[in-house]
Amino acid sequence: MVLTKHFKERRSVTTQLREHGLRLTRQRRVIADVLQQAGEHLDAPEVLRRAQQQMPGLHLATVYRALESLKKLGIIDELDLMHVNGHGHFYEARTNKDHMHFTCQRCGSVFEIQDPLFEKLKTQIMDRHGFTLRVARLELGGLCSSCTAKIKEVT
Amino acid sequence: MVLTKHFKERRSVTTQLREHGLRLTRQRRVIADVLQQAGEHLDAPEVLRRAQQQMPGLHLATVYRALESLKKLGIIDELDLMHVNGHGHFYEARTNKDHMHFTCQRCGSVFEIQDPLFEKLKTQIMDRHGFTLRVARLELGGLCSSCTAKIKEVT
DNA sequence: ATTTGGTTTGCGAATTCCTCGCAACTAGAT
DNA sequence: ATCTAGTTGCGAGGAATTCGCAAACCAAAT
Repeated sequence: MVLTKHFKERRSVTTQLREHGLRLTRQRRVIADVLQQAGEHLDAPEVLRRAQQQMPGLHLATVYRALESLKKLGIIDELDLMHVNGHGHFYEARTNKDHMHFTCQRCGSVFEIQDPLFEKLKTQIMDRHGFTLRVARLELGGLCSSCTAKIKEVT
Repeated sequence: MVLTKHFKERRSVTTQLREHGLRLTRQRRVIADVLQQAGEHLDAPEVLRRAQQQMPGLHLATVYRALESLKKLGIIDELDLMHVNGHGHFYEARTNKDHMHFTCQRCGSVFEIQDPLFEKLKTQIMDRHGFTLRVARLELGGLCSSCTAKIKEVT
């Protein structure tokens, strides 16, 4: 069950919230769960849709406010996936393994990429500039391998 | 003068536009110039403001359309600078040296960072996945060194 | 368990940022 | 100079997000 599965994470979320003078409300809990379950980039209306299955009265404005809080705490990340469709944003739960996002501008598919070089780059930037890094978003756009092949055919 | 200074760039822009069935209109030329002169991230209303000094009748909708075209051609890049102020976007002319953007979430200042490792990472991703890379946006958020120091004082 | 006081929510209205439809206009090929 | 498809200005329209406020709620102290 959801409650047990995420118990440890939930506790730490409570603590983190508390540190910022925030409360762990039912709606924030449900919204965080939805993102942790999904594992993948959802937009705000989709988060609402899924969360409403457990909380019918939930309002979109609350979703936006919760996403904002969770983002500030570093629990979730915000993406725009190269704005393939409109100018909305996507959200995903943060995991221990940071990754990059490649969006194919022809077919719209999204690939998650991991690379140790990414970690190295971030560390190097922190060290060299004395920054405290809280978010690092590497978004890539272009053609996926399959679309690259198709384009070459035509030419 | 602007016309001579950017003549070479301008010609190549014309060619690039032509290849996509687009025309080099006076408004697109002025808008591209504004961004090349500014060298730095401007939002759409600011681009309008500056461009209107040479073209009073210019409309914001045209600015958005031009930015969209120039972005597709890879002449300019779009940024959101961690959405420090609202959810608008910023634009900058692309140079031969790609760079990353760090935004301090406390004081709002933006730093441009270059690192050979960034180039290497991009190349490696292309090679490994067979992607055709058209845009690579690495946006970082956190505390700049000065704000990092101030935070430590308080604690 | 109850009280208390600041936090958060639901709601609809409001705002911001961006896009569209269309007639008039223009770049650029012939 | 002419032709034609791409482009612009304009105001309306739309999508995404935020706001103001009263009611509801969480959590700390009693």
